[in-house]
Amino acid sequence: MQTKLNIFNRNKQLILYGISLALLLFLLRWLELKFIIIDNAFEIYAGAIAIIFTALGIWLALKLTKPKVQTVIVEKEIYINQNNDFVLNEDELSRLNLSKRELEVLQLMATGLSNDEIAERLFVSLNTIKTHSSKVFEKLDVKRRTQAVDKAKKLSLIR
Amino acid sequence: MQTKLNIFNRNKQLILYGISLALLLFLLRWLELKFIIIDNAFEIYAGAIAIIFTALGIWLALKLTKPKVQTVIVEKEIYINQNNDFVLNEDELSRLNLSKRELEVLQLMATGLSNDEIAERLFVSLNTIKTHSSKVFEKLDVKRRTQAVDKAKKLSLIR
DNA sequence: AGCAAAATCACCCTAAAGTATGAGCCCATT
DNA sequence: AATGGGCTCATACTTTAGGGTGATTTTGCT
Repeated sequence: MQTKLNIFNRNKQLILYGISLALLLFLLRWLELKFIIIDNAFEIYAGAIAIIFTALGIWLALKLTKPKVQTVIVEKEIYINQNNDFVLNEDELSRLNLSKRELEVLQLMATGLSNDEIAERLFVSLNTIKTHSSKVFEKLDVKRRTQAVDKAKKLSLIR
Repeated sequence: MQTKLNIFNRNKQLILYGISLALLLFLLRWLELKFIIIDNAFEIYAGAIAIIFTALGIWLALKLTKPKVQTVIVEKEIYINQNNDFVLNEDELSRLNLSKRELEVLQLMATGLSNDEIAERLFVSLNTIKTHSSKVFEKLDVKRRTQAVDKAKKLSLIR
């Protein structure tokens, strides 16, 4: 039904371009007939045509080029019933590139331990835990431990 | 140091375009001189030039313009464990004597919000939230917000 | 109306958390 | 032998959390 119209619309620029080309040629011919145009001014003609149609080409290209597609990934939360059976989301884990130690710290964080307590528990210094937790926050793209815990639980990184 | 080279590189296409235009004109002139080209074949010239330079224009535009970007949003599914069958432990709640507001603060805490953010969310001052959270910690018998969240979840005070 | 609990807020102070940066050590891979 | 990642630790600094205290205002209840 609308096929013809579509074809016209799609090739609108192309058709207009053809028409303009024809018109321009007629115009030139008419000018040639009406006024005295010196023969050796041919280069001027050619140059003018070249410039005009270069511009046309540029315009055409800009109009007709399809934009490149840039994919933006948006996280969509899907809720699942999963009560007792905790399964570690290994895909997510490897995607986030969390190290063993970082995950360990995250787990202890989730139980409500302070950095000091975690440090004691793991027999390392407080500064070490701070470094780990900072990296965890970075990787999880969060700002606080509470956020980290919340997100990690939602992602099934910890139970 | 590399400024000159840069200028050349940047305008490479432009320069090449100019050169090609000049060459083409020379070529046409040469053809005109060498062979018998009928006068009224002017339109053919013009057409040829038009086509060639349209192509050149298109090519130029494609080369020089930054690619248009079109953002396409792709949803990525993230699986979240959630107990649909969450039942608030009212016994525990009344036993602990948590007020409405305190529970509210606790819930927001669990989502990883800072006191400041909670204050904004509830349209009250930071100090108020501090007071509330302190009372929550007291009543839950914990020392930190992370502990409070953990305990509250275990007690089914929050989901 | 009067009372108690709840909610609000302030100020001051300390503790803990978090950021930034740099560095050393160990281990596996190239 | 070199490279890189993971783990460790330090120092210095900023921000946020939390404790203590007191005060005012709302609100629900008798």
